Amino acid sequence: MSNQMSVTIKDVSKDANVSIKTVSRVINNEVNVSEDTKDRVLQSILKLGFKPNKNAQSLRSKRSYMIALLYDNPNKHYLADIQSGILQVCKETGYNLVLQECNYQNKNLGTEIIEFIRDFQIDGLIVTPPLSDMDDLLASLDNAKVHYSIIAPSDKRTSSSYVSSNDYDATYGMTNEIISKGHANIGFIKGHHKHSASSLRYKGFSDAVTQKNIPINSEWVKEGDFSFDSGFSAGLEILDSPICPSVIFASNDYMAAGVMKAAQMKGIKIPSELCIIGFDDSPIAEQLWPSLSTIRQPVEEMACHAAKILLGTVDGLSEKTESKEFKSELILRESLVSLSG
Amino acid sequence: MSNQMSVTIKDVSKDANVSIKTVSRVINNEVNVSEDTKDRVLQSILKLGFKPNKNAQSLRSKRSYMIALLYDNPNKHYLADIQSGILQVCKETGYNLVLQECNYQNKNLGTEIIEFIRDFQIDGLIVTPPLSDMDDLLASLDNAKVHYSIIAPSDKRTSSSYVSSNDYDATYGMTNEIISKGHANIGFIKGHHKHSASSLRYKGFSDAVTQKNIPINSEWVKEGDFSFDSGFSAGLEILDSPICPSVIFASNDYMAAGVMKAAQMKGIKIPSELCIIGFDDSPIAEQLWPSLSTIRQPVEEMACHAAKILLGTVDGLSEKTESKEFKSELILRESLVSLSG
DNA sequence: GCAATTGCTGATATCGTTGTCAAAGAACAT
DNA sequence: ATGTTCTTTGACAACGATATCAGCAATTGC
Repeated sequence: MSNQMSVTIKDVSKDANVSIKTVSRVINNEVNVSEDTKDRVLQSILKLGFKPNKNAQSLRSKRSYMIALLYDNPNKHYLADIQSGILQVCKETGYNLVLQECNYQNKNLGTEIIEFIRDFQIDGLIVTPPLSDMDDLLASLDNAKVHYSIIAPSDKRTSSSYVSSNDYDATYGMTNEIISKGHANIGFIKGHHKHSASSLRYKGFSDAVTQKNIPINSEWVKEGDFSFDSGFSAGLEILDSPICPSVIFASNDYMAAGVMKAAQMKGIKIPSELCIIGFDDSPIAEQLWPSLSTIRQPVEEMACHAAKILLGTVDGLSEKTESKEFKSELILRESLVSLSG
Repeated sequence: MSNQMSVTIKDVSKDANVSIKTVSRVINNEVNVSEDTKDRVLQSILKLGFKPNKNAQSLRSKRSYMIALLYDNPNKHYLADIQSGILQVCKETGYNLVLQECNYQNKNLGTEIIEFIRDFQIDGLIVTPPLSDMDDLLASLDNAKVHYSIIAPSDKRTSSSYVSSNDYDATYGMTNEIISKGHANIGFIKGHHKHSASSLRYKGFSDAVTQKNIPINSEWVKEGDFSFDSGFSAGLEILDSPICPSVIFASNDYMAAGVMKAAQMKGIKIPSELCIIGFDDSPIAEQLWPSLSTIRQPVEEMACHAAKILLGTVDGLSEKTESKEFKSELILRESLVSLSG
């Protein structure tokens, strides 16, 4: 039953016949309020449709009830998944999410972010790759005593609040799967070197083949930047080699899609002549023909968890959520088959 | 030179030897401040690194310097483009963007949004499809005197602040392009009926063929919901017809990709046996093989413009930006060729 | 029985801005 | 010289919450 003019704490205090401070106590779940008065106040709040004014709260308590998401040019599906994961938690907790697009090459990034936080009294940050790999940025944040939680940190030991995925295990497992299908000529396309995930993914691959005594042909190993185009050109280069691999494993699905297009343009049949593996389980993996074998990380769930960790440290109340490593899942589809002949 | 503790308007007033009100006048660019004192105040502001506290400003002036983006389950690339368009303008103007995920089937949507606005003192909204097609929602917003600007409204006459695209002209033009390549058997996959763009796109198509006296075969016209899966099943159905069309025109790229996969699974050669057309110029259009002919709307630019319109009405100062219709562009790629034979 | 502690409550200051209104002085008209 | 208007300025209240601290009972300890 809210009216034209907004209801303030004063109106509630009058209605419940208590002081405004007591109403404030009830709102903030403080101790030392008798059950009796608490009930009375809650009734009045309900009756008048009172909602505390966020700006007044923020001004006085120095908290904005807003958290920010820091990102730099990510895969758009990834970004969208991250966002919805965070928004779920925000909805539950009454926080709000603001977006902050960054440029990792910006020399003043740390300073600008801290300014932004001060400016809007942002309560905490969620940092995504590749920003999560920038040690100096994280150091600035620590220094300014900013609360943050990291998605996919480069070094788990140094950071207390993070969610990560097992990139190494994932490519290691997928590589074994490939080998078990009889393949020994395997190409690999690395991701952007600024992402710590890139080296982890490559290491999982190279360790797996090395352990099976399969040599790595350096002509079949290229570095991309996670974009379709980079996968496409890397694919063309590899397929121009005198001998072609029977599998190309790309560090994400977009690059894998690039390889697929390169192969199709060259008239190479997939999967009979060339198998292709991706990473991320982006929608495109299922939409290509043949569909991509890939690795799925629970991105939305990870973001959800990251938000919970953050709000646990920001909002003293909630029970603390711990840092966590999430497990990936191998998704086997049409683009990977046993080696024939 | 900002310090640990934040600098307030009071510090500035002391430093410049004026009253706090005068500092406030300078901050807000009010008239009737002598050049002399204005300079002095600006100097002090610079010297002390003063930044007005947004929460205090919001509390007193009832403005939050935040705008919200309303959306419901859109294409993720579309959403990402919209966001970056808006963020550009936000960065320039010092506003911030908060996200509000909605569900168009929610009966209380209007009430909840208005509550959200009151709660956070949101200064304005940007409304995207299919929410922009909900007349009752827009009516509630009008009623509550909320500032908003619409992207792709269903009815341009009723809404004063909008950006739109020429969906009708776009499919009309593309259909003529198809016909000019000798095709007369054309299938069409409509979009979700809740989006006003769906009927506009279909009308552009049907008017174009009708004007050339080409009959529409109803077996070749299906309704999808803009998803890959819906395109895939619609494609399968159409391609199961006794006679197949030589072109299928889908109302977006995801559905077109679905058709392509359906055709490829059936061993139908693209584009020699079947041409496929999409809409939106999503990244996938270029990544498929053969690449999709499609229609590009300047989404990011449109969002940018929508934000400018909104902030023009919210922030009395800026020169007013007018509603505008943006033109689409036909993108011709490998998936459309002249009819052979 | 009296002091000390604990539980509950409210008066009032406070956060950092903008809004109201009045005053002082300059400029102009009579 | 006097009244009127305009420009520029500042003192102080107000926005709507939380923080501080003090007061009053009720309970506890000895």
